[in-house]
Amino acid sequence: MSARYDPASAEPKWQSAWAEAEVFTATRDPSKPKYYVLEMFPYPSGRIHMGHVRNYTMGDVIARYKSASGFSVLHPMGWDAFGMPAENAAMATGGHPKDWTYANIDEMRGQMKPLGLSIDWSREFATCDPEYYGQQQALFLDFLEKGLVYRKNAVVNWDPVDMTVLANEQVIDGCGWRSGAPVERRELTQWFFKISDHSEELLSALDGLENWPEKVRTMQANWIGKSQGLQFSFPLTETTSGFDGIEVYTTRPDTLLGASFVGISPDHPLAKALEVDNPDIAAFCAECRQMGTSEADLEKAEKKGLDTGLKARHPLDPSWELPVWIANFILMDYGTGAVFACPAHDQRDLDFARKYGLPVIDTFFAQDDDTPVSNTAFVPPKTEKVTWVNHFAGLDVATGQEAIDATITYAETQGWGKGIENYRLRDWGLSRQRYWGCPIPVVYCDDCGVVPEKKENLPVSLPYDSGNESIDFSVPGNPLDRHPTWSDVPCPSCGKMAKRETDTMDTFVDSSWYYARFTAPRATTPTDGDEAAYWMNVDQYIGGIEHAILHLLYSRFFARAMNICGHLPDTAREPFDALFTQGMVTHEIYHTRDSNGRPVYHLPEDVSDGKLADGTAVEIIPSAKMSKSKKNVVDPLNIIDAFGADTARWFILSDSPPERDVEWTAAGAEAAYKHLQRVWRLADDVRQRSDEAAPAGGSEEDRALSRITARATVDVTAGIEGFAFNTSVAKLYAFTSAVAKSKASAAAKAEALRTMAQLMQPMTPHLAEEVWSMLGGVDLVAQAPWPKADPALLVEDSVVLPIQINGKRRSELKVAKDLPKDEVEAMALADPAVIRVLAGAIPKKVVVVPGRIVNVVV
RNA sequence: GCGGGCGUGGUGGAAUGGUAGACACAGGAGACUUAAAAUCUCCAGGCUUAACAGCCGUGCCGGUUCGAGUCCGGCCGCCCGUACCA
Repeated sequence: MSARYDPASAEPKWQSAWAEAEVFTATRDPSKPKYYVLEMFPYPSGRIHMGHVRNYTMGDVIARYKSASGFSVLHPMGWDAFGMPAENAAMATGGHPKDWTYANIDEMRGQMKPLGLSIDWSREFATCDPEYYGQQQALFLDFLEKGLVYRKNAVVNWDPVDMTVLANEQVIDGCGWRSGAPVERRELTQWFFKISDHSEELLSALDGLENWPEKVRTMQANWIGKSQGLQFSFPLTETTSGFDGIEVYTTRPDTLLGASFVGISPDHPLAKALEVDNPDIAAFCAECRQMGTSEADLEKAEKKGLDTGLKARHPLDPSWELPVWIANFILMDYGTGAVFACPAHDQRDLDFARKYGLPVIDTFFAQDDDTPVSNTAFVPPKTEKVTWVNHFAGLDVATGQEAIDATITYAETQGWGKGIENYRLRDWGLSRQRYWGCPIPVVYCDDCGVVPEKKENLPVSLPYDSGNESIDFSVPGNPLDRHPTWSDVPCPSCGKMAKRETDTMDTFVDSSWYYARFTAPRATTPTDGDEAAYWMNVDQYIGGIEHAILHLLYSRFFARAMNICGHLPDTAREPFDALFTQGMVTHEIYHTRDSNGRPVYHLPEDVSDGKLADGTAVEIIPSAKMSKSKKNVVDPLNIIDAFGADTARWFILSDSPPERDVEWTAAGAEAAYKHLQRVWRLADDVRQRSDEAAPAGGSEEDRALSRITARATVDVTAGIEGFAFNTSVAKLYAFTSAVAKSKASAAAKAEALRTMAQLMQPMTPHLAEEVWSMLGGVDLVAQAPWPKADPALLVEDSVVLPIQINGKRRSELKVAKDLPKDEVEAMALADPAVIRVLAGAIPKKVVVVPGRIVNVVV
């Protein structure tokens, strides 16, 4: 019986060896360059899933590779531990969010450690640790002092039955998820970070983020949404509720002569004033407010409007009166909350105008077409010239941009409008009416007003943390509001009894600075100057594309704000030097049907050959993101139990490029396991032959294997450097086959396999240690330097050139690598296949790209 | 709705603008074995052909180029985000 590699015994053995040698403890070493690799930390849901395995394996490949390449590596792990699910679990099961969260963390840490990740666990923290959120409160107070935080009114989703604020996620088809009641929009006074003050900086600094994916930079730039436009007022024909005009902002002032009506948001102050006395307007606004706050819902909802009866004068012609409408698609958050509508040149305005019978006025036509607009708006191109019907600034034929610029200049000269820069980015509302979050450290005093808590009183602990009596999760709403004593505190300023803020912070705040905290996780200030200066920035950040905008933008803002307050050096205003966004892990979905024809889902482990254990055939839906509800999940622990962590790691890195989705298949996992066994068998075989004498000076076979090893080293390294781990894996497959086929001596094969162990170490660290130790490697392969290929072994002296005729491959030519172009051309034209295909035709030209291709053009 | 991305054999995918399908999975044939498992070898995009070879082929339509999976424009489909899910 042949021996086999046994991951179940080998993996814990090597994990202990790493722990004993403290290989992964990050230490400040001034003699080495540093490298900080960070994966987006997990929410402690209770179980790790394959997405986590993928994320942390990728980070681990980088961390181990950089460590072998001579860097002092920081690779920490923590927990994004505040948030709604803990409160929901408490409501559902009667436990406490804190107990639930920490139990989950223990569970997940226990599931992660068997993966053999090169993490410095001594730096671990959870954002719900009072030591962490207390420092976050200190940051908040510093931000407050620097004017980076303020209070204002903002709308939330309100469940009128449960009497509670709902997250967008908790609004299903416009109704509360528990009560089923239609939600309403309600205004509350809330805390905001002044991120909009930094719009320009957050935008322009994107240019410097060269190692971020282009798509993420584009998305952030569009989100910030800088625009150039005209702000001006439509005077009302008569002053109404104190309003004598309606201020609008437009990016297309060139279409002003196509104005057909003035539209205001249902949340516009004028609309609110009008609804007091007008039941129709009140009813319409109420209907508009019977809806969640999510932008996607608002924009996708049917467009509705109501004529207020008010009239506004066109700024270019006081005798031209436009109706004033309230329309549900106008957002109060953007611009001034009011627009002028130009149906001829904006599709949404056109649909609205057709629905309500409002006029459609063309102000220009495409140059080669003067057809009036019917049901498709002619959207003005900014760069192409168009023919104007009648442009007030005297334009006849001009591009949209020229017309916009001329219009703004004209308006400014005439004194009725002003060209301004506008940003779509809104300030970041951080108040949450929930228990399981970081308390906002302010007190409301009847005499002193809003008073910041004193830093020496931090952390402002949640009741459960501070030993206060328990709180009540049996009913919806914020338990901190209902707590009998927690909010009763002396005013930090005058000492009189006052009320503590009961809102907690958005969990995005927690994740906006954890990367900085990892550099000094036990410091008694948010960061430590020396540690931050050494370890920041994060050299490589890795996470899902779903965080492309909010988390990453908030983190960028926070790094700036922390810099302003002296918590981060100037060099760390952009916290992430390089970003990589990974794809999801997917799996086929299996289901049968119940008596009503509705799908009943089944776990992959319960399905084999398309059948359940009882023989029932399942329907198969193509691969989709793993989700508990569809049961298309594979528990990483089951894979580790069956095959070991290296198999899970190897498979998850194989096949799919890291930025794309990877489909988990049982067959693929088995194949990965087989390959690792094969590598081990090769090493075992060589070990048994280790006393064979090596030929003096090496045989030709030995030299060939050296060249193969050098080529593999270069290719695998390139794959890791280029975040193309799947190609590194493919090269390692080929390398393995080459070693297996090679007739080289045992000594030469041992040499090749030791290099293979080094190359595999970032991906399959346990097997790599096993092979390394079997073949006489010194110490741990985790501590061995990255292999270097001898350039002399990489030189190829001849090359195969494909010969194309008119771009179609017809033959090929093996030539010396540096053969002159004209000789290559002559050989190509003398090629029998070329002569046959040409059939006497005279080539017009011959393109020779040295070392690549020959193309004969006829 | 808006912003961004992706689309290549039966499947996952490879390919500095230069031989499309490397490397794998599933499949087929064979070796070894009493047998199975394990392992090893070979075949394999589609169509035509006895073979040589030829034609077609990277979601669809068009363009740039000696040459396009790759670049540009327009569509279709799917995915991510859309500010209180994390």
